[in-house]
Order: sequence, then C-alpha cells, then structure tokens
Amino acid sequence: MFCRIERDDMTVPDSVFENLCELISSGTLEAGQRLPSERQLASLLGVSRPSIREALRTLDTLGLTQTRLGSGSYLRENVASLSHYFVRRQTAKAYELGELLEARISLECEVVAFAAARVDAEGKEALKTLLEHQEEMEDASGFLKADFAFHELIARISSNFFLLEMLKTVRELMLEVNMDVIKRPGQRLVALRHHHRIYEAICEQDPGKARRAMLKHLESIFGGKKPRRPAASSKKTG
Amino acid sequence: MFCRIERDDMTVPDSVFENLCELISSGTLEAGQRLPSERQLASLLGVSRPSIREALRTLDTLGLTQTRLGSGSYLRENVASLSHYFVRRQTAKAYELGELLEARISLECEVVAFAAARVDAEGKEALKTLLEHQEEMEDASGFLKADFAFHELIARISSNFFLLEMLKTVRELMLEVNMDVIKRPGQRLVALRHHHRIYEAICEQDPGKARRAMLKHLESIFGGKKPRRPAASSKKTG
DNA sequence: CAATCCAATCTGGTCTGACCAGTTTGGCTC
DNA sequence: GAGCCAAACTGGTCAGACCAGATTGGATTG
Repeated sequence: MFCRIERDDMTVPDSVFENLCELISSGTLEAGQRLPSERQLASLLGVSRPSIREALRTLDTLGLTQTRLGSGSYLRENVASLSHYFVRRQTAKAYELGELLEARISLECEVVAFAAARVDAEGKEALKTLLEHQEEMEDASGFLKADFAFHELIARISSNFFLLEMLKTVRELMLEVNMDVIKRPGQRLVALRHHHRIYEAICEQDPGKARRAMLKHLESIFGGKKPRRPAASSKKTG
Repeated sequence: MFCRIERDDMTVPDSVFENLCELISSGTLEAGQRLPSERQLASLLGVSRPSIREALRTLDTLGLTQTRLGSGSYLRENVASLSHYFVRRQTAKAYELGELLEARISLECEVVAFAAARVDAEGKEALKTLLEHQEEMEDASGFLKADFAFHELIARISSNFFLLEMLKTVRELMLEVNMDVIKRPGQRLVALRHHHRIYEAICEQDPGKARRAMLKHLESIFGGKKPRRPAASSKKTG
C-alpha cells in the first residue's frame, strides 16, 4: 500500500506529499476518512515525523485534509474547493465584494450557457428534482443550501470542472452576502421564479436564453449591492 | 519589527505564518527579497525552528515565497498568482486541455468587455506601447512574453483582480500549448492583427466589439485544438 | 593587481527523542 | 446499563544534532 518514492530533485516532505496525493486520488482513502497517524506514516514511509508533518501541512494548506488536535488528519469532503486557499491568502490580499460579484455573474452566465448546450435527459431530471426540493424549504439556511446545490448542478452539467471550481470558490467567498440577501422578505419567491426560468431555458437547450435568465437572476438578487457593472451582456456600448 | 502574536485557537506555526503575512502585505519585505534565515526567525519570534519551517512551508505552498536550498527563502515577485497552487494540486486533480481552453475563452471575453468599458487614456497609451513592443519581437519566447503582457494588461484595465488571477492561472497552466501554437508559421502576424483589433475596440470603448474581437482571436489561435465549444457567444441557440 | 580557488561559515534539509496537551477508548465503578 | 476516570492514543512543540548545498572572503597564484 505505502511505498516511498525517491526522486533526486525532490525533498523528503515533497515526496511524502506526492505519495499521499496518490493515495487520495486513487481512492484508497475516502472522503472524511482519517489518515494514519503521523507516527504510523513516519514508520511506514521510513521518514521522520517532522517530514510527515510538513507534508501534511501542505495537504492542509491546499485544503485536501483537515487536521484535528489529538484526533488525527482527515480527508476533506469537498476536495475540489479553492476557498481554503483564498481564506488563508486573504491575510495577504483581500478581494472587494464588487469584484467577487462581477466575477460570479460572469462565470455563472458562461457556465449556464454551456450547461444548456450540453444538458441531457438525466441532467434535466436532476435539476427538476432539486428545484422541487428547494420549493419545500422553509428556513433560510436550508433554502440557501438548496440554492447552492442548484447552481452547482448547473456547473456540473456544463462539464467544465475548472469553471466549476472557480465558481464554487467565488460562491463560498460570498457566503455571508448570500445569507443576508436570502433573508430579505419575498426574496425566496423571486429566486425560485428565476430558477424556474433558468431551468426552462436549459431544458430548451437554449444557451442564449439561459444566459439571459441567469443574468437577470443574479442582477435582481444582488441589485441593491452592485457597485458597478457597466458591461454585463455583450451588446452594450460603453 | 518582529513580534509574536499569540492567539489561543491558533497553533504556533499559524501565528508565525500570520506574522510573516503581515510583513509581506505591509511592504516591509519587498518582492524578490530574502527573508531572515530560519534560525534567525526562530530566535526573533521565540519559537523553534520546526515551527518556523512549517510556517514557511505554508507560504511556499501558497506561492508567496520560494525556498532555495542552502540560500534562503525569497519573496516571490508575482505574489498574486494562483498557479503554484494549481500545479501542486494537479497531483490530486488534473484538468483537461479542453476545459482550460474553454475557461480561458470565457474569462478573456468577459475581462476584455470590462476593460473596454473602464479603460482611460493612460490605459490606452499603455496598450499601444505594449503592442508596438510586441511587433518588434523576433523570437517566439519573447513574442509569447509580450503576448502574455498584452492580455494581462487588459485584465488589469478591467479592474477586477479576481478575474485577473483566474485568468492568469489558466494562462500559466496552458503555457506549453501556447508555446506550441506561437511557433506555427504565420501565427504571429495573425495574432498581432487580432491584438490590433482588440486594441481598437478597447479604445472605442465598445465592450461588445472587444468581446467579439477577443473571441475571434482565441478561437482562431486555438482553432485546431478545440475539442468542443458549442456556446461561446450569447446569441447562439444550441 | 586581478583572477582564481578553497575553506570557513552561512543556508536549508532531515533526523532523533523528548515532553505537553488534547481526544479517544476501554475498563472500572456505581 | 449508565457514567466516570485513567491509560493509551493523537497532534503540537521543542531542543539539539548532523548533513548537504550555497555563499563569502581571504589566501594563493598568474
């Protein structure tokens, strides 16, 4: 199961890191599962504990694992998210809300267009199920969760995992704002209606329509907060 | 200059990390500059060397610093780039070229539209200078560099640093492909002509035109390689 | 005097072994 | 059977040592 791969140009912790990455990507370790203890890993890989710790630190920094004192290192459920990276980096650089919003709108519109072009029967069915599920949500938190799921599913249907990750990152960075927005009275009904329009456009496999529906959705939701957005669609002239 | 900040819920390396981040973001340390040695830092902050090493490892992982054996840890010039993060993570997850290409096209088109809407006289002047500089480039490597600079300047003019970072990441991940493409005969002249069109559209502050010019540019450049792109612009119907 | 070379001394890389502080676990008590 | 407590885990931190690559400055040499 474990074997130490040695490359000349690589430090010991780096090679340990690669070993662990392989274990993760190969599926030997499953989401949420605990990794062997530092001492066990050190013994198994034939290196010292500090080297293991540095490798684990890298995994932690990249958001692949989470380490709990006295308990162990656990594989994160959501390996794909970039947010940890950004959160850590915010110390060095913070993004303005306006930028995030703009980025989100840009990405969502692109992604939904791809989704509309690539959706299949299964995808339509899944979207419909999610939509019905969201309608039943009573509390703001549950609604927001369903909202995330809806947007994420669209991104998955788009089949572009790079855009998916970017979008996920933006959304997670905007978590608080989303929570504020969703609590506004009447907001949920509006959001649901918009989601239905987006869903319909995707079902009709009409990228342009889907894009416009998404744009309208996001602009209406964040309308009160937008500080600037002079060129959202492609036909305006500054 | 240095002081150890202690928070209960934070580990020693984490607090060291924050300290160093502050030094970086405050500008006390400049790009390219060498950090104090591990032993010095340990002594200054009153912690052990392993703790310092873990903090430095985090900085390295985040791409903020670069550590050279026997020499020291240096602040990276390009602190904002995400690419290191991705490169490291590729061990756990790799993106397909098609996805990257798609993401790049999406992002570039959005960004250039914003740039066209927000450009000022200074920005136009800078673009022109870059363009003239690129025309003088003889070798493929230099041309590619100038190409990067042109696209990056557009992203900067767009004033959205989040999109800028994403785009930068995509571009760096596609570095090899770009190199291959730029070596094709006649490719450079075509690229230059397209760049001129984009430049003109930005100068006219016409986001739609800029977007179309950019789309044409990228699709023509990567045309031979594109595996899929059914919904690039906003008016097509799948 | 200038260029060269080499050794002292920096730097990071790694290991050992120890101790502290939380968490988990299993057996003991009630 | 439920609750509790201690032993045996786990990660967190430290000290000190040694190796290997990089740097530097003085001694050597042209």
